[in-house]
Amino acid sequence: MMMIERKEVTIYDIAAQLKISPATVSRGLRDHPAISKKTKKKILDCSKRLGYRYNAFASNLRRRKSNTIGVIVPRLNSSFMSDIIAGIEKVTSESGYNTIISQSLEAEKKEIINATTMYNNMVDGLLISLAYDSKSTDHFKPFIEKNIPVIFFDRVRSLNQCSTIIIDNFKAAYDITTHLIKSGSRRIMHIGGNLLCNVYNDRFNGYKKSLDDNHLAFSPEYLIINNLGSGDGIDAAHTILKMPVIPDAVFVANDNCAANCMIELKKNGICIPEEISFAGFNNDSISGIVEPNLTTVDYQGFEMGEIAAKTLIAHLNQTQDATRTETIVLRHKLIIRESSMKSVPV
Amino acid sequence: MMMIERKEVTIYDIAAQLKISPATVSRGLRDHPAISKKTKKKILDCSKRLGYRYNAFASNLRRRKSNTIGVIVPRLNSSFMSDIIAGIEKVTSESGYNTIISQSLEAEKKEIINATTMYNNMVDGLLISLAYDSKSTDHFKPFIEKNIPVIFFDRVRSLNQCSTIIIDNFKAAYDITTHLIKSGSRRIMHIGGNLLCNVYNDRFNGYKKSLDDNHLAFSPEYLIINNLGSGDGIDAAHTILKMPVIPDAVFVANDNCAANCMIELKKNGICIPEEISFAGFNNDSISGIVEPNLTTVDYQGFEMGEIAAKTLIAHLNQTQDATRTETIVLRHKLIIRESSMKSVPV
DNA sequence: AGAAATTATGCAACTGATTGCGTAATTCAT
DNA sequence: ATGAATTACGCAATCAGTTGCATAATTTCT
Repeated sequence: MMMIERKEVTIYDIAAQLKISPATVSRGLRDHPAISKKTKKKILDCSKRLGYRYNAFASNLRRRKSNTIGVIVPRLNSSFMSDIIAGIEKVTSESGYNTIISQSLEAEKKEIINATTMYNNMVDGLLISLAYDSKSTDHFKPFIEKNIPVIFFDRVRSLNQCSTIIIDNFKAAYDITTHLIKSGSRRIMHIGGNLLCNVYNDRFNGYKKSLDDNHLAFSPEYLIINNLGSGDGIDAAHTILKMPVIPDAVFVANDNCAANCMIELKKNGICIPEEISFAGFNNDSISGIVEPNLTTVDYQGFEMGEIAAKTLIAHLNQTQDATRTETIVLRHKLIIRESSMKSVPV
Repeated sequence: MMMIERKEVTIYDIAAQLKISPATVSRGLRDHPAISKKTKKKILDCSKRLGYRYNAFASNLRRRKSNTIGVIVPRLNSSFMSDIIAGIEKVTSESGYNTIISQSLEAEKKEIINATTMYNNMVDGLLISLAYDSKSTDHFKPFIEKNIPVIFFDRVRSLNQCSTIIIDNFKAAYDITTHLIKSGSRRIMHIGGNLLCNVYNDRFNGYKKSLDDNHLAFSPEYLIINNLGSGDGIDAAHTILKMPVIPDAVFVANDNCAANCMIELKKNGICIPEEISFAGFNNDSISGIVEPNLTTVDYQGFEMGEIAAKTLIAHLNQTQDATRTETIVLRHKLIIRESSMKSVPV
């Protein structure tokens, strides 16, 4: 059975029906002030009657804008990232923008492809959190040349004319390490992510600085750099168990890895926090479930997403000078829970 | 400092440079077989030299296709949904499609707006998981009329000509309930979601049928319907604590709610699983962390996303007859962990 | 009523790639 | 070398809104 493809209804059809010009229809549909109420109503009624649908391509083509903002994240399926995305989507959709989302899967190569696609699809702006191994920022040059705002969030790199939304990872890590020390730990280990990545680098440095300031030596044996996945947490646990002198505290750069590591250590008879205190990062829901509950850093992904999107839209609306580089540092909060509460004699 | 907006480089510019026609350039850029290798190379070189960028709008307008698929989900920030999205994105990006993602925030109203936007943006196909309170499916009519494939996944409703990707929620719930009974529980409670939603309705019915088949009466006091959030789990715990006769097992329709409920009960002195067995749904990472580890149903979100996207793309490529309604039921797996292992005398 | 001011609408030239069909150029066979 | 068969390329219409500027229609003022 052959389907007869009805031709698309256009503003020309409406114009013909009403014996007015397409220009008027175009303006009427967009509620342009130069069109009288009566005409607008007629246009609207007619468009409904004919089953008109607005063709965004034609409009985009003519206006040379897509009304779309692009988002590139390392991975979509992490509780933190999906919070951020949810925040972004909320703001962009409220502002009438479409959102194209893609993931780099932590690979610079795919990030470059994604960025190019976004560029070709003429996103009005780009929000990006960098891939793990992303070293270059050349793929953002075309955007900058064309004056398309690019905003980095969380995993950032400083790039001229690009705003960044971050938290103070250094301070958060410093504070949490200091807290571990204050609660009686001396041999503090750190499990972190790739140091090329600002967030992990900053967390590592905050940790180190706190050791320093508290006259504790940093020893490389107490540093593990991995991908911070669930399996990595378990692996780390076994590494710890094999150490000649096990640490008395571990600061992990994310909650999921921390929780998995803790559980594995518990299975092997280690008491948390008595033998080893634990601290994570992100305040994932898992941190309130694992026993003992995990000390962590609260760090609102949803809010970060909202702010990144709002900043971008402000640039697009010229509310903000796009050429001014801006760094927005969001607040974070240390959440102390049982995993780091050694019952030390005061 | 005024920025001089360079005019966009088009195929006409390339054509002029090379003294050939734009048609040839267009074909050359897309590697059309009718263009000779030499010409293609010249075109490619020239396009690079001039800094040409492909204009997707013009192409989309002309071809009347967007090369984009739309995705609407209830919420982006759930570990299960973000797995699905990740699976979708993987497949679509490998097939050269763009992906527009939006969330209905569990509200039919927003879902309708999202669908309309997708429609106006001429998505080539739509993947949707319905909002909690979505009752009507009228907003998908335009797609179907225009022959745009719509595929439902997870939260589905049967609609003529639309394929659905689901798991057998009824059977999974039946099996998990039966398992609870077999391990010695008799007063089995269910905490579920809105029964308008197929997944929660099916899970509830599976639970009920198992009670029936095992000659246990279903009692409405042992049914709580809520939004299955973390807070709802805690609330449910308190409801349970106030019951004259507390249940000896609880089957919760998702892991996060289950874990939070368990923890709250434990805080109030209830022993899991001795006093109350627990079972969840989804096999979230939280289920392997909570103590005791949670019995649950494994249900691969990533795979569901992949299959939904693959099915859609098959429809788009005419590999599959789009008018044939198809229901794909993915496998699931019962994962039995300590939370339901009462040490019953055999 | 007639001029001035305001408001409403139309003209036509864009935006940039695509494609059916026709013709020119080249290759091949004899 | 010459007609046949390929192969390579161009013409021009098309997709559907948008917008600066000009003009027509009304309204307002004197």
